[in-house]
Amino acid sequence: MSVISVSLPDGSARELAGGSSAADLAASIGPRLAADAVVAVVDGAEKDLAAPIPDGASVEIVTAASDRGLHTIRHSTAHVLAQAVLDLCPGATFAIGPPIEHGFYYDFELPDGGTFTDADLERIEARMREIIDADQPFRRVEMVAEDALELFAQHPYKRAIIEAVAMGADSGADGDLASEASDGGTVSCYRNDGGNGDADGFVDLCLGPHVPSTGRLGHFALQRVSGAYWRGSERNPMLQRIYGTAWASGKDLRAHLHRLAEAERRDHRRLAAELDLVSWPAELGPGLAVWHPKGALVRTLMEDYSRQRHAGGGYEFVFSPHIAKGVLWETSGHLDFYAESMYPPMEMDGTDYYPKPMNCPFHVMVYRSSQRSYRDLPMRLFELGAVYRYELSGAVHGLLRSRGFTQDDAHIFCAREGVAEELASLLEFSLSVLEAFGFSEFQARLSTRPVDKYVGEEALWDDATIGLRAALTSAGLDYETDEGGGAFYGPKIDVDVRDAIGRSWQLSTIQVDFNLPERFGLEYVASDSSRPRPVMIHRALFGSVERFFGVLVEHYAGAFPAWLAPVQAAVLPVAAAHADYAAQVAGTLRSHGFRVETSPAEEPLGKRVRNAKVAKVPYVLVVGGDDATNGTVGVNARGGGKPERDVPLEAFAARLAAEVEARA
RNA sequence: GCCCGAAUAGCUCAGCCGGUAGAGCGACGCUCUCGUAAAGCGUAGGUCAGGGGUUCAAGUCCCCUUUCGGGCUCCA
Repeated sequence: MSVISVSLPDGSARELAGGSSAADLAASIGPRLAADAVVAVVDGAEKDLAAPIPDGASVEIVTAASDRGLHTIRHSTAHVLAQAVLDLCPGATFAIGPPIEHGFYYDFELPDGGTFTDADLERIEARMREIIDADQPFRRVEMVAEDALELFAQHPYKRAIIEAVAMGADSGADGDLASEASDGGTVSCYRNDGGNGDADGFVDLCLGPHVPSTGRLGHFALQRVSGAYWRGSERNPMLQRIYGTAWASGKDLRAHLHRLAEAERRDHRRLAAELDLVSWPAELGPGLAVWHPKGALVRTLMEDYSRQRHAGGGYEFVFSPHIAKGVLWETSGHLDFYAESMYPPMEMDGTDYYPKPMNCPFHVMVYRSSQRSYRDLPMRLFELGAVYRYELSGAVHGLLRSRGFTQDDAHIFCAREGVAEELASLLEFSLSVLEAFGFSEFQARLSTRPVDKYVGEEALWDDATIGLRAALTSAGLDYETDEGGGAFYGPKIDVDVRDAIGRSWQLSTIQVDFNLPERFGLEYVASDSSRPRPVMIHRALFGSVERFFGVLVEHYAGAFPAWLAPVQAAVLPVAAAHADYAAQVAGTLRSHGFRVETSPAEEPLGKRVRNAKVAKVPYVLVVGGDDATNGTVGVNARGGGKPERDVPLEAFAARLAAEVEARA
């Protein structure tokens, strides 16, 4: 019998009988690994465990707990979902079902435009569990395209995929589908059935790989059903998509479901109502909010801090109106490429006026209002500028995506030679502002020149892109590069922050622009009296004040740090007799500049403590007879710990002042 | 915009196979005057999102509108 030799990731080699599979290899290493294995990577390509290993291959056994293993588990669970739906819904057909972050989905089309209900999800999930309990093996079958077309005769979406695959990778619009096809017009399928060789068992078109059998699955939950267009285009039929989540263990599944519940608990829309911050009256229309006193107070503190930092960062403040004549937006080009997202014009005195979707053209007007010298550069113009964008009605989402919002927007006009240095200091400035709001983990994305449609010389793009890379490196930021992902007018950096429960939010953006200076004919007088064009940098740190506020609410779960809390301390007299002393304490703290509320002793103390806790006030101060005599307070700090008694009032004030100062 | 779902008191929700509206919290009033996360009793609150239809009868069934939620970027 022949023997093959394989090498493992740790560099060691192992000998196996000829024709051995990765499953055999795993078993030879240990029973634990064999049980945990879901798929293998053979010479860099993912393969089924059952596939024979060629002699001399390097093999990595992938377990359920790894990212690749989870990916496979989710992919295989999607197949079981499709199998269950096709079992239960006669006449149903299926499209695609990939693994996604945290889970998977599968798109279906039901006969006569049918749809799924929540009750259907329960039936489907129950059927999936039967299939998993039956431990059906996944078996790979390869066939030529013609046979596959016949096999999927009843499934037009599968046939469309096969045709795309069979036509090859460079056949235009569907090339992306074909890119993963096997060579020579063959396609692969996976068949799983009761293990009794039943020819009617479930078959799906799939590149694979899959887990060895359905018994490896089971830690999943179906989540929701929604509509999704075939191939993502609204010109195509709307399919029924079922989403699920799947994990390597029941423990992981439960942890994920717990995270979802936690995210719901932190939902800024719920907290905005509970904490009386913001509301969305139906009378205003979708995506338009009003700010209540407490929300407005927090927002004002955010804006004040932003202004303070910008003033210290060499920015000059400007203001601009909310509407402008069409000619401005023609010159800027927005009416050509952005009109879909703009509110429609209003006509006055025979002229069209548009609500502004962006602030940049106004800042350009400020720049252009007089002749500029190289000595004026870089010129940094800052504005908290409200803009209006016509977001799709189905896309608006609380404060995170709205139709009217305020950008912390600045435009920096810069000599070409100064761009790199400006970008480096700008990125550092941005991160330092975000850090003040309690974020410490960042992930950046650099988007470079699109291949065909772009403005400006290549050398200009190259310089700016090198500058952006250097800025990322000197800031020590982790980043990925989106090649060709830049806007037509310049390269950019986007910065995501990670919040308290690990979700990431895209906030800051830094965009280099070669287009607007050209369109508006901007120039400056250089030291040699020539008239070069400045480069423009658009940048926003919060992105949108409203959105950033929403993210902060979720990040802190409504429990704002003391410097941002709308009420920093609640003073509660133990009984009515202590009301005068409570008022005196509140007055003293207010004179220190703190935001303080008192509540009269009309309700039991426990009730009033609870109310202050529910409102997430950082400090509850209980004052009674002893305190009135000694000039002290009882301090009950947010976030647990026993209440402290007999704290001198001035000691507490100093402590709160230090906390506010540190923005802790 | 498109698909699915939802809309009942200020808030959270119940209301069965169509028979004429309920609870808890909150608010208000009275009692209680209290040392750290919900005192007791009572009172008021609803054109069941809006409009149309079916029916002897509609919160409930059907249609339209509005608003809200989830999804529509992840490519066998």
